[in-house]
Amino acid sequence: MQFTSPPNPQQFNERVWALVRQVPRGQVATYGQIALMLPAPNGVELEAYKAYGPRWVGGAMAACPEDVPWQRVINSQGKISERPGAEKQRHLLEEEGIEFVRDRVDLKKFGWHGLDASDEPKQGKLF
DNA sequence: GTTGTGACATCGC
DNA sequence: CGCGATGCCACAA
Repeated sequence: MQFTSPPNPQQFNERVWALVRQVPRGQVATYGQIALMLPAPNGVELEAYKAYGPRWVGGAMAACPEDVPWQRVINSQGKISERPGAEKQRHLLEEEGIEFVRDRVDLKKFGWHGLDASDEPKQGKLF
């Protein structure tokens, strides 16, 4: 990535990618969510990480491999950035079962809670 | 050394 | 609820 990077950008990126790979089909995660889920790198202040974490995630997405469904990573507003091909990715998400309302996704329904919450969504305990 | 910007977040209207 | 404006940290010009 061109702008700011953590002490170990590659390692951080791999972590982000690993998390993104864990995102189940039909669910989406936000940059901030992923940033909060990941621990702050050594030597990085928590405040700084909170402020810049999401952008680091974005930077990781910029260089994410093909096997990483970066499309499932969107901003906290539940929308996709204006990066080239966003429309195409939106279509892919729609095929995954994610509903788009006015270019916006219902994070309440499709928001990914993370692995620590529950690997698989249990019936009745969706939230 | 100052200014601008970034695959974001949050507050305000 | 949706959209606009501001702030966050670090780095390039």
